[in-house]
Amino acid sequence: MGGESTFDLDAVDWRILAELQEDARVSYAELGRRVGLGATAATERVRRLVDNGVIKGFRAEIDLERVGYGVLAVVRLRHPSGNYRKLHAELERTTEILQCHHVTGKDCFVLFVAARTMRHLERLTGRIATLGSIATSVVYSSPLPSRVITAPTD
Amino acid sequence: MGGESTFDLDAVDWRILAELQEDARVSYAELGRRVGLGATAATERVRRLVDNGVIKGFRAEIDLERVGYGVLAVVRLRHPSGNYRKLHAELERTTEILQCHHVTGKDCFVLFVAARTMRHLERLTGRIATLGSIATSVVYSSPLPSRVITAPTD
DNA sequence: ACGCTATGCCGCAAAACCCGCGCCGAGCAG
DNA sequence: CTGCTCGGCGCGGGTTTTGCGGCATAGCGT
Repeated sequence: MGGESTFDLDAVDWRILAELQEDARVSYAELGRRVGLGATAATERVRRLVDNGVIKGFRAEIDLERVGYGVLAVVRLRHPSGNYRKLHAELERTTEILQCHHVTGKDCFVLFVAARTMRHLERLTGRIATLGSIATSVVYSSPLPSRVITAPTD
Repeated sequence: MGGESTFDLDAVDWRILAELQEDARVSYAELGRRVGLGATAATERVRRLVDNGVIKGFRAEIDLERVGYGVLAVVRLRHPSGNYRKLHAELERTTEILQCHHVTGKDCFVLFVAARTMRHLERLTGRIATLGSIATSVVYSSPLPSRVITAPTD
C-alpha cells in the first residue's frame, strides 16, 4: 500500500477527476448526477481515488497577485552536489519558495518563488544564491497557468 | 471589478485560506469552527474571497504517477518572437503541457510537460521544438511539489 | 448448469449541512 | 441621541451526507 504503482481508472473515474479538478467543492449528489451515478456510488468512487493516492488532496487555488505577491520568478539553481541539508533548511524556512524540483542537466534544481516586489525578490534570490550559482527568470505572464489532467490518449 | 489590484485580508481570512488550501472540501460549519466563526459568517467570508478573485477556484490535486504519467519535465523554449499563434495552438492541442509561463531572459517560455514514458516525452518535445530551440530537463523528484501560500511576513 | 463470492450500485432513514431570512451589537457620523 | 452600516448570529426548511441492507452482474471452481 502507498507505493508508486499506477492505478486503473475507467471512463467514469476520469470524468469524476475532470469534475473535481474544475470544482473540488461540488456536492457528491451533484457529482453523481453529472457522471451518471447515485450519490452513494459517487462518494465511494471518490473515497477509493483518495485512498489509492490518485487524488492527493483538494486545494483552494489562490491568486498570488491579489494577496500581495505581485512578482513570480523561476529560479534555476546549480547546487554543489552533496549537502542537501542546507537546501532543505532553506526550503523549510522560506515560505516564498512555492515549488522545488530536482532535475537533470546542469541546472540541478528549478524553484518557483513568489515575491511582493522586485526588492523582495532580490533579497530572496540573494539568500538562495548562497547555495550555488543561480539564474533567475521573472514571469511576465502565464498563458497556461495550469491544466486539468486528462486520460492519456494513445 | 475584476482587475488586478490587491485585496485586504485580515488574520481570519488568512486562516481560512490556509484551511482551504489544506482541504478545500471542508464544510462551512467545520471551517467556521476551526477559525472561530459561525457557519454563516464563514460562508460569507469565503464567498467574498471568491467574488474578489482571491480564491481562483477549488481543485482536486492528481498524482501524475498514479494515473500513468510517470515522466515530468521542464522544457525551456526559446521562441522566435512574433507568432504567438503557433504556440497558442500547440498549447491548446497538447494536453500533456501542464503549465506555460512567459519569462524574461533568453529562455522565453518555461513549460511543464507530463509524459507516460521517455518515448512519449521524446515525441512531445519533438513537436515543441518546431516552435524554437528548446532545453529539456527531466524531473527526478520534487522536494517541494507545492506549498500553501501564507501572509507576507514583513 | 449450479452454487458461491465479490463487486459495484441503489434505496432508505437519521444526522449534518446549506442557505436565505431577520435580528443584534459595535462603530461612527451628524 | 438618532440613524446608519457592517459583520456576525440564530433559526427553519430543503438538501446533502453517511452508514446499512439489498440487488444485479461477473467471475470461478466443481
